[in-house]
Amino acid sequence: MTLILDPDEPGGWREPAGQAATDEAPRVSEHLLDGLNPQQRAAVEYRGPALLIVAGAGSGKTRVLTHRVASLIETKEAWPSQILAITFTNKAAAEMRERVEALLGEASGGMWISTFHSACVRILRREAEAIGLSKAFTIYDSADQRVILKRIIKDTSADTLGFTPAGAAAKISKLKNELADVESYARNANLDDPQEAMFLDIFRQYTRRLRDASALDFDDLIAETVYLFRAFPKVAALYQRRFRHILVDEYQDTNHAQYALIRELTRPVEPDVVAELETHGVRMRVLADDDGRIPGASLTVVGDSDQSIYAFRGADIRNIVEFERDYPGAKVVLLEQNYRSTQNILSAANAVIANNFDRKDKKLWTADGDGAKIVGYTGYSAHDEAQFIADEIDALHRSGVAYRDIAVFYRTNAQTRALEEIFVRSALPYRVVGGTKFYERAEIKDAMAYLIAVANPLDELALRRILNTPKRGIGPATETQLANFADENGMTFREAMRVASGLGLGPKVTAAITALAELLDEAAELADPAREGGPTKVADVLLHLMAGSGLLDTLRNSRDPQDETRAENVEELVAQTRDFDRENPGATLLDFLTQVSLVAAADEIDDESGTVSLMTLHTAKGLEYHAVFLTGIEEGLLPHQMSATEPGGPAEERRLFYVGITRARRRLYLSLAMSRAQFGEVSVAMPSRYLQEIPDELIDWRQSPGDATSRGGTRPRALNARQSREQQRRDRFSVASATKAKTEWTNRVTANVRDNGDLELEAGDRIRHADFGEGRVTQVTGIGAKRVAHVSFDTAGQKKLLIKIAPIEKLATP
DNA sequence: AAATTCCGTATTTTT
DNA sequence: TACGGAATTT
Repeated sequence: MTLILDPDEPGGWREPAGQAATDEAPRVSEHLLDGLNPQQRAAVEYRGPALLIVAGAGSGKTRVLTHRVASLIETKEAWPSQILAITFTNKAAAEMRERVEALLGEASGGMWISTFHSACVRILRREAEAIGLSKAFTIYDSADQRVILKRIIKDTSADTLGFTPAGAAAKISKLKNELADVESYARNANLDDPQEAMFLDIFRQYTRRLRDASALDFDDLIAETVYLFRAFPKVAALYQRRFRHILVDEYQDTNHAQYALIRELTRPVEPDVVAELETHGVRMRVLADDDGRIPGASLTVVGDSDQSIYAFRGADIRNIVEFERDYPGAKVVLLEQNYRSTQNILSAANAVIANNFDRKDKKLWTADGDGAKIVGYTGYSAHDEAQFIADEIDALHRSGVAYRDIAVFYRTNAQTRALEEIFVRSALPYRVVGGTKFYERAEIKDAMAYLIAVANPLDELALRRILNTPKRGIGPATETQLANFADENGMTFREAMRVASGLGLGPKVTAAITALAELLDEAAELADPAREGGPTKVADVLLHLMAGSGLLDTLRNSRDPQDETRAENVEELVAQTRDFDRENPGATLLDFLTQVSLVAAADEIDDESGTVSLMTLHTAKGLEYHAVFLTGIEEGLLPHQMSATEPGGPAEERRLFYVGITRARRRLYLSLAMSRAQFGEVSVAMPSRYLQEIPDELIDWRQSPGDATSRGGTRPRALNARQSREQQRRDRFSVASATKAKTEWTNRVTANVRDNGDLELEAGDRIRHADFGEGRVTQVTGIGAKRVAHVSFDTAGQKKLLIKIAPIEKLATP
């Protein structure tokens, strides 16, 4: 086996100064401890093999982590290259690097700060050959996974046994997160059960197809790295030697595979391995103790079991609960003081989470005061709820809160629809974070498949995707013939394409296949990292492919009006590759593909943007905003219907609610709707059980669930029972206004967008709005399709309306 | 092989 | 509703 010397250390080993110089822990300088509370200080200063920081929401853990890393470097206990910090998103990683560098006042190159997945890709690309994998392996996302599973299920008629691509994918993912592979599953499976036998077949075929394509799915990235380390102790030793300080954030959301990876990385290097690597020219002994062994790296984990929300993807809360058992002698530091939210918000959070049994009691507190009350609102429909949110955001904005300091959270992505409709009408600048992502659009996947096919010629999935995109007259029959030919002759699909002329296909089809194969070969030459003068820029490779394939032109010249947008999207992709080339000089096509595969939803957030952020509660983890709107707090949505049957489901949903609440710094809004359109039809929604868990006096109900239902009589008993006398009086009093509100607000907002064309409006004009009644235009801003009328309505107050689509008509000119 | 139409089913959360 | 897949036509 050939050992690769760590390329990050071109100068060979550097003596870690200070470490051996004295027995005492070096003093951490005052500027790194300034302004920290005693617990935070302890977490920064502690030195030992293992440290668990139990960090409540908003307790300054990022600060503690960055100061801890900076202190290790400043005291020369560690070189930057000896530090590995695992964060939850790439954005958090970038932020951490920046903050460490700001503290040290110097660049800290060589530090690995990244997500689990990015770190594993980096290791796997470097060591790919050891496990018989191409360096250029493709990373398959869940959509790719689905395509493959769909084919397998179809081929094997597994659907007759009730298998679906989604179901099989979930099961495979679960197994991989437990570090099970086909062999170990086969050993434990009961093959007399046709279900299990069939699943084993699916699992085996799936594994083979990925291997044949030199592709890994998300779960493989972690699992394969663990296998690599276990199978090749000498390879593992290179990383065990290198990383002396490992820090893991959001430890409560690690799954078993990630846990195992950390265990492997913190293992000591045994004397025989030390000795052998030394003979290979790797400097190991400098780090070895008297017995000739390199002690395990020091491990710091940060987490909060109350914020564990990823059990569905294998996160195991035991990793944090049993940390002290796994790492004997571990020091535990508790951070409970909150520096983010008002006491009212924290009291609500504490009250909610206290209902989860089986947890260590922990109470967040702040020295900052109560702050404003939480605002509650019950809408009649999702649109009504959205309108309330839009109005409140507008009010907040007027009072000086920047749009980027405001976020709207929801449980499911489907909830964005109503919010977006209203936000567009209200001319609120917003951005949906995550959700249907840019890279998931068909035309972008097509263009990306060209790049993937160039980077990894073994990837049959990518090849098949572009084989007839754009249309070249290569249908399924031809595709099957090619695949069979490749199979029979022991060649890859790509090689079969190159020799297509020998297949006896029609001249037109043959020419199309050969042309595509040549185009890909040309592009591969351009993108070759070993190319004289360096590889061609990613943008130029993509442009070459687009020009050669005609993909972009086909979209541009299409009669289908939607293709215009698709062409623009592809052009946007080209622009993104240009940005990538500019920001990452010398980076390869593979680097680009990796980066695209591993972007997390939260990575897309632009702190400088002037927009309100919309995202799921899961995406919101780790973020904070001045004002937070938690929407759809209804039974069936939060807790979600699907969670009811899962063991531990309702408790996890409660934690999700808790995470949402604790994102808010100063203002928190809880809203729900009494009816929600589910799949076509409208159904009645009930307030979430979690709402009752918040003490009445913390919430100022603008329209309580009682108000909203008093007419229909479907008022939930549970909420009713807990209402204060004052609340009840208010309810009785507000029947009239609720009735009025109903006529005023009933969901008359139509789903189809109207077009007012070139309706001309100017200040002073009188208009009539379908929902808001009559009003006077006070101002017109914006241009073209984005012209906005500021209207002072006679009864509904101030609104901003997008002139092009608002349901308005012009009355008389004064 | 491509375009069109119709029907059935699906919706939790994500790297 | 909206999307994907199958059947049907061009």
